[in-house]
Amino acid sequence: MQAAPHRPYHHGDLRRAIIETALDMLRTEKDWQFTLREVARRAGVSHAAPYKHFPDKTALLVELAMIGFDRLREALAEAKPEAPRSLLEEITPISLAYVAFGTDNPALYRLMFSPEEGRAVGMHLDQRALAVFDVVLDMLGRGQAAGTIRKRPVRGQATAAWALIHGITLLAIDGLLVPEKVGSAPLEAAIATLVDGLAIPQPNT
Amino acid sequence: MQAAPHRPYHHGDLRRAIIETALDMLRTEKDWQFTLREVARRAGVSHAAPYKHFPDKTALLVELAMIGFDRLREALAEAKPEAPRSLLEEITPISLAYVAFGTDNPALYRLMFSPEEGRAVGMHLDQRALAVFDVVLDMLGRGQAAGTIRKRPVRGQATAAWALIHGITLLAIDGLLVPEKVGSAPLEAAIATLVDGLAIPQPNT
DNA sequence: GCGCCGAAGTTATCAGTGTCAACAATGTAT
DNA sequence: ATACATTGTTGACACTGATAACTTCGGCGC
Repeated sequence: MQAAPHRPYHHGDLRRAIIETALDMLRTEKDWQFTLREVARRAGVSHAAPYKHFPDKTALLVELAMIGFDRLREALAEAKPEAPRSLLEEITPISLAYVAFGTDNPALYRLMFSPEEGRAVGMHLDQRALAVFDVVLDMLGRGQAAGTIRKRPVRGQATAAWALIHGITLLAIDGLLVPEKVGSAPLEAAIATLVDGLAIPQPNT
Repeated sequence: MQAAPHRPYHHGDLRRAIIETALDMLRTEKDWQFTLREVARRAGVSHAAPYKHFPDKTALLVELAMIGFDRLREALAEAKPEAPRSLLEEITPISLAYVAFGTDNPALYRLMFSPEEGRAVGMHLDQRALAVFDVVLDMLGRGQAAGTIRKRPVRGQATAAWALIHGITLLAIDGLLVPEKVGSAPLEAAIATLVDGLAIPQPNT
């Protein structure tokens, strides 16, 4: 039996292969404790090879988190309705897309908000991370201009929206939204409460 | 120079000493990656001693998380105003106490919501963890009875409150509430939006 | 008071990790 | 063809979680 085909000594695009392998493992290996050596093994190289492309493990984690922000922003852009007739019709698909992204990619989502060293390099002030927040900011700004949203500092309103959606995403990822505790449709209930808090109240509603 | 006084071979209360040492390190060592060996060293015993009191590292982490829930519930009970005149007056001190607990104990707070193996033993359905959620549930239930809160499924409303406060606590812990992004008083703004979403709207407010 | 057994300590070992140094195999530029 | 840089490799180190075997008592029964 012939030996398996072997990759030449120089991989050619190992940096991208490491990143893609890591993303794949984050998505598919449930409850995996991320290790650089395991990623290197899965990519078919030695344990020290990644150190030629990333200064250390944290640098790779930060890069993965950035890609997560990019993908989340794309998911939100795709979910945005074209002609919503109300704030509820506009915010609901975006919120559901956000939570779906988190629950479809729990390890990546946690990573986006947890690498401690990432804060040292100001990761969350990076444009790619801010872009997600800007989707919410833009929507609420336009709502205020249209007179459908309460006249309040829009950044405060965007923070409320972000905190609630971020919070419920994490609760969902952690399996905490059990029905005997939160009822049968916690996500919809939370979004409805958010919208009630943001929108100018209508009579008899 | 005399040798330092040495602890007798049998510690006498090592389980409690391990727990207290771990809690102390979680609070004081910024960005420390929790290790059982380091806790044992700090407690003055060998690296294998904790295994006589905890089956494994996760069991200790779960115990620490439970204590965190106990302390959070006590902090919320202490913050509860005695005669609030509005929902805002009632929910604000409790919310601020919740966020203060999280930002004063960031590593412990993260632990309370992240030990993956803890989910396997149903940690979050434990009475001690549920008690925190019950504080919110009870307050909203009484608000509905008093006619100050919108008539909605109360568990959904409690979930919205919990998600928002949990979310903003984590954003604060992670240092994401930077003013150029969220404005100058994001916490107050988020609580105000939450209250607007929960309370029955008053005319001309 | 003594002996025995179990609890709770210890030391040593194993398999894994992140990271670094030294070396090896090319790829590229001249 | 040669030299140098890039990008691989192997090996080592210090650390981790966990286990096994051994040691030191504490408690209990007689």
